Amino acid sequence: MAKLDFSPIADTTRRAEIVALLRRAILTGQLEPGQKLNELRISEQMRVSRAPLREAMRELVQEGILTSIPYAGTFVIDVTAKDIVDAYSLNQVLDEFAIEQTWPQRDQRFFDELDRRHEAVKQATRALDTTRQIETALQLHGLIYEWADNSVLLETWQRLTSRLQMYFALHQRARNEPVPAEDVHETYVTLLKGSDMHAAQRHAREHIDLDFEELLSYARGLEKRASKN
Amino acid sequence: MAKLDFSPIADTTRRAEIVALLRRAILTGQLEPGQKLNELRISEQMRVSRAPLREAMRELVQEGILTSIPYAGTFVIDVTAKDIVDAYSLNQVLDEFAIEQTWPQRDQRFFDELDRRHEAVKQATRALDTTRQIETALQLHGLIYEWADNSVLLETWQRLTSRLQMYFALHQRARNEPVPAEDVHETYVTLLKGSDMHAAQRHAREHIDLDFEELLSYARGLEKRASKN
DNA sequence: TCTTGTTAGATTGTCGACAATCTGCTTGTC
DNA sequence: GACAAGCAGATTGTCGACAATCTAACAAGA
Repeated sequence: MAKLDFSPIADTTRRAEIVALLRRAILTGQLEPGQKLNELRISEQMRVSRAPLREAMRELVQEGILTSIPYAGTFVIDVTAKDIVDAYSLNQVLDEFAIEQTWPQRDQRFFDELDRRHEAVKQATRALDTTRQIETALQLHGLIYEWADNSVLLETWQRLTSRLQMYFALHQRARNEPVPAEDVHETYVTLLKGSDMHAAQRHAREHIDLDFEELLSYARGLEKRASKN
Repeated sequence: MAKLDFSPIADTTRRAEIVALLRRAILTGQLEPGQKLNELRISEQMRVSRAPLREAMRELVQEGILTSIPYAGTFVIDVTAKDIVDAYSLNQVLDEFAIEQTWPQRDQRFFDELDRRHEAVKQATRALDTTRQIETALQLHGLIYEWADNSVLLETWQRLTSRLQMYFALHQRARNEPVPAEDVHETYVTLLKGSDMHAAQRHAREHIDLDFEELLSYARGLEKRASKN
């Protein structure tokens, strides 16, 4: 009998689809930080009753990208400069750990997948698709977490990713500039294929810092604007 | 005008109360790993409709202590030896980071709170209240996370804590022995008050390892039993 | 005997309506 | 004009009922 691995079939609940829709809207910045989500309006737009919508929102609240105040409403989280600093400093620590855990497990499949994701980033960059560029870059970065073989670490990373993607999307949207054409991930990929783990860890830390500076200045701008209101 | 800090009033939605009830039941081991949560039965017992119950369950799924399969049901997560290893290794990394972040912020209020929580552990130990002992020990441990002033880190810790508390409760329940009478946290507290940060970090790592060994052997036992079925 | 189709029961997913709560406006009083 | 009380509209929280799906038992056929 031929050995064939079937992947689990897709979740076909409205709830799951709503979660995906809402998450996408938030992470791409279509729903802005602080914005209130009106249950009736959204449920009518999606042609869905409020029950699955509310359950979906509850999930996203736990995921950390929505926040809920009883009898007042559910809102997209606000983004402060401190949030970004917090997320990034934690990300640095987790990166180091993930690389350490992944290091001895690297094999050909890992390298292939690394190249594949790297290629996806380059393609999105060439296509000037900023949203997809952010998405693919985070997926490239997430490989070390998937390979670390630590479910709790992976969950943590995925939660963090949501925020990071949201921050980057906001930033991109705000400055509205063409994306950088040069490939900033080349060194990262090369180091992950190499034999010097500490160098890879060091680079992860520094590389992150790079985009981080820009993000931060954007966030500080946000706060200045907010304080004027 | 006298300066007075009012704490936010309690959430008075059924959903929030259900979350608290269910979480407690799971973390104390009253609901066993793998057990299915029948919505109708629970909603009748709680005298609540299924809507808020389901929303509560969705939250706990995202919190990582329940798992849900569409049209099949929602279950308490299974605990494997690997889960425990994963949680602990991540905990070690986070501990180091939390101590580092907290270190420069330590002040008298920190030391007072540290003593207060330490005292709570000792009291629970004297009272032979194992559940409360686990709870207070984790709260003592969590102080460095609250003081680190990093909201994402704190969230991550709280998610991790849920699992740790569950693991410990299961362990305690299984061996059903009297709790250790001697005070294992004395050194930890002393080091956190001292001036050698690296010593504190080192101890956190080693101290965790201690209880860890016992937990692990328990988990391995669990898996042997499971594989026989 | 093994496989496949059918069916009944139980359980989860979804819906529309009602209750509780909040917000902003209006009104009345000083 | 300032302020408090109260009302109306909108929105969230909760409920009970129905629809969709799964499970397990049973029957029919190879």
